[in-house]
Amino acid sequence: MPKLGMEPIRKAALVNATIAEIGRTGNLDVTVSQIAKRAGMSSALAHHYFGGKETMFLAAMRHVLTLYGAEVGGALAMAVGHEARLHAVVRASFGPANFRREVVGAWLNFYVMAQTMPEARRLLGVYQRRLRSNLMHDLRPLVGVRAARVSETLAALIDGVYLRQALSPASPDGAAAIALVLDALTIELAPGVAR
Amino acid sequence: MPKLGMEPIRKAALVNATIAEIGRTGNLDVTVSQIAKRAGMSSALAHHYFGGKETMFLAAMRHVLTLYGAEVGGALAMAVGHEARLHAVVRASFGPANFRREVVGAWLNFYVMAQTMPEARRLLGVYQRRLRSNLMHDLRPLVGVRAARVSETLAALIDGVYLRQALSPASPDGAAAIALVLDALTIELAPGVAR
DNA sequence: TTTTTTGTTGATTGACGAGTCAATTAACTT
DNA sequence: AAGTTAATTGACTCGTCAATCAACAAAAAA
Repeated sequence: MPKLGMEPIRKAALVNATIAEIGRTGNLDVTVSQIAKRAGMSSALAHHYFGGKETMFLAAMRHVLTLYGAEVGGALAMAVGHEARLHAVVRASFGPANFRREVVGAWLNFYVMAQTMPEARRLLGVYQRRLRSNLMHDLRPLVGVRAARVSETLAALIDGVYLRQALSPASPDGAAAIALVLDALTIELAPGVAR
Repeated sequence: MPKLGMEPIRKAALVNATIAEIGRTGNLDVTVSQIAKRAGMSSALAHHYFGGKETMFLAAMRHVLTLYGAEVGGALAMAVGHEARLHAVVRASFGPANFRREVVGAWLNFYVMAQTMPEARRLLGVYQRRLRSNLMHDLRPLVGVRAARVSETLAALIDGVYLRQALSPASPDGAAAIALVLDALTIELAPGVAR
């Protein structure tokens, strides 16, 4: 039965199963057996490949963060102009790949992980700094010194929309989220506001 | 030894200990024994008074929500004028009573609880509706039809600032948070923006 | 062919934690 | 004084789960 070169396949399956299970239960009380079962293998094999539960959680987190980064990067690559690039970041943040029930649920729990696991905190820190950097880069030419303030506001707004989605019984509505955030952005960019 | 009328005292002590322990560990992996120990009693007594761990969590949540509601209510009572009332809500949200490390940590975990426990979801729903109602009441006279959109934005912004605080290693800076949100509010209220 | 490496799992271990219970102490009542 | 009720806990049960292990299967290497 043993086919060779299973490792990457099994690891990927486990990572996906981890995200799915966290999203399904909504918390971190997910057993290795549940994850392994969903990934179609025994719990012992999960331990064999990842060494422990914590490592699995971190791998899942890294995966979500990577997907998010790729989505943003792709959108940025074909956006021209500062405002268009800002829109691209927002749209990628609520794109169908990221703004899904299970991913939103997982994201919420990443924040909980970060309270305890230094590596999780580090990963979220990287995400936050990159988001801030992306926003600042295109805000500075548009609003000057207000860039820092505005990017902080936008980042909090994006996180807040995610958080509220985690509580909502309705399935994520990316379009509405994008409209909300872009609206706020537009107002921040309105000419009279430069102060 | 048994003094009479202990029940309310012990319950209050347990509620505070629950919040403190959740805030300390940053997650819900808190044992009844830990809570009971911090509250200065045996775990059996905690079970005696609350019946179970879940009930204790819900009581802690209700307490935090009640404190928050009282803070907002008090601030609203002595604010005159629509804009002043909006400011009052924001200031109360980040007042020193609510915007504390342990409370922020607890708050984050209430969102996690809401994923699983219907009563927790209900409680958070009440909080969200009351906040929305408070904001709408004073936004409508100021921005008309945009009130719904603006109140949704403000609510998400407030929640987002809380969420980001949970990750920050620095201790909560209420003044900075208030400044950020009030700034966003001011811009939303700026005359030219009515559209 | 034999050996080694990789994949795989059922069974087991060891720890921990929620909830229960029986028993004890002290205060109130009559 | 006797009886009832509230407060309190140590010890115990029962379940769960992460992690480990021993053993087996198949492919690759020698």
